[in-house]
Amino acid sequence: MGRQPCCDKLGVKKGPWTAEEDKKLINFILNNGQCCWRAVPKLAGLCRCGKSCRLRWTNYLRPDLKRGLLTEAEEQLVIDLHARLGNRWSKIASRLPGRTDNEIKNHWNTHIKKKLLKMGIDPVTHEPLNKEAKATETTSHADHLQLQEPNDNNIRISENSSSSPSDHHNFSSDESNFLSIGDDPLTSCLWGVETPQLVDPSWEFPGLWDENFAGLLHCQDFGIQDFGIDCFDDVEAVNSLNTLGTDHNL
DNA sequence: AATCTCCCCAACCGCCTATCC
DNA sequence: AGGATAGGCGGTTGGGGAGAT
Repeated sequence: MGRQPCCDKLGVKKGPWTAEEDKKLINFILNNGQCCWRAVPKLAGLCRCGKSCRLRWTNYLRPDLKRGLLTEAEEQLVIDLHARLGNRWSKIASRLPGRTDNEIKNHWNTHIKKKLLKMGIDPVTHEPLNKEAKATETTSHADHLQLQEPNDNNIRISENSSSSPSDHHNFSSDESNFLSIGDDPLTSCLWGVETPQLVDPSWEFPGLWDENFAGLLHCQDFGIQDFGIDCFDDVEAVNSLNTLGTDHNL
């Protein structure tokens, strides 16, 4: 049988999005909100797969996105979170307002990995490279981690945790348990003692969307007039924005 | 100026999970 | 309970730009 493809492969456009397509997608979501991505292309008049629309929206068009390179503080937070969560980019991204998992993943692979290697730190285990080499002679990294006392200030690893720190699928879903700074030697080194407050309070919804939508118009390569909609003074449009905003406020 | 190489990042692919019926 | 479907996630790729030769 096999699974039905997420979209009709015939006639589905791939590759970079054009400004025109962006316009259509933004226009549609502003008017209808995010629902049923599978139906979005048809309803929005796009020859795209629903998945592609979702990705384009979440990774590029969302008005609450920050643009540009990660700041030093954001980068260090990513390193810390990666040490605790592994390659769970979406979880990491959820801790960095305005950043997407894709963006963080890309930044990790292109910048942070190299940076850590340069510092002599294994980007996978977050252990010093020479120490890591020694450690593999005697015991696995998992064993090493499991030797740590379960402590409320430490990362929580279950007894049957997987062998790689990048594969910590046994974390409690309650992530409030893991985010603590200072006990991990690497992050202590990177962060110092204090944990910077990165979460911009202004990012909190609601009310954010309408403010940031103006930002979208500046950030993107097109202006409000390009959307062909003058809905931003429109009460209904503002309501739709707020609806969207609450969708993001998980 | 032309060509080559490397790097970055947007986008795709395939798998997994959640939800619905 | 289990199959079908949609959404979400992480790994990977390829086009394009920047810098080197």
